[in-house]
Amino acid sequence: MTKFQNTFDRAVWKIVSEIPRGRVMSYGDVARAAGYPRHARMVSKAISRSQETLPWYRVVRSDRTLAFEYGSDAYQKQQKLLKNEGVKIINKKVLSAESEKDKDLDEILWGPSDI
DNA sequence: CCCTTGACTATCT
DNA sequence: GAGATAGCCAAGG
Repeated sequence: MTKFQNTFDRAVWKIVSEIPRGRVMSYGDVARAAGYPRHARMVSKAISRSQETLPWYRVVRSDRTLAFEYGSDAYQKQQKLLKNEGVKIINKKVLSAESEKDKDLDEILWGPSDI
């Protein structure tokens, strides 16, 4: 382990562990919050080196899609964990509290827009 | 050193 | 809005 990884990992884990239930952050957001702008790709590595107790599944892409290949085991695992805390994924995108309002209206008018 | 590899992103078609 | 493109940056070969 390099010294960079040790300090970087700790900074990243701290931020990720503080993401509240039912909310998500992008890799870039975490990188910035940890004090390492432009290190989004390294955040993914730091997370992969983390312990299972870390809520790694609350970190998604900046476009709110999951980072794993659609339909893969890892993808479905993350989707399930998020669903367990009430985070819905519609049309491959996690719903934010904001878009949730829009969705409710659309759903009343047009029904679920899944798939 | 030089090159490739990512659980990434912003920007342009 | 989906695909392509060009940056990004530490690690490892």
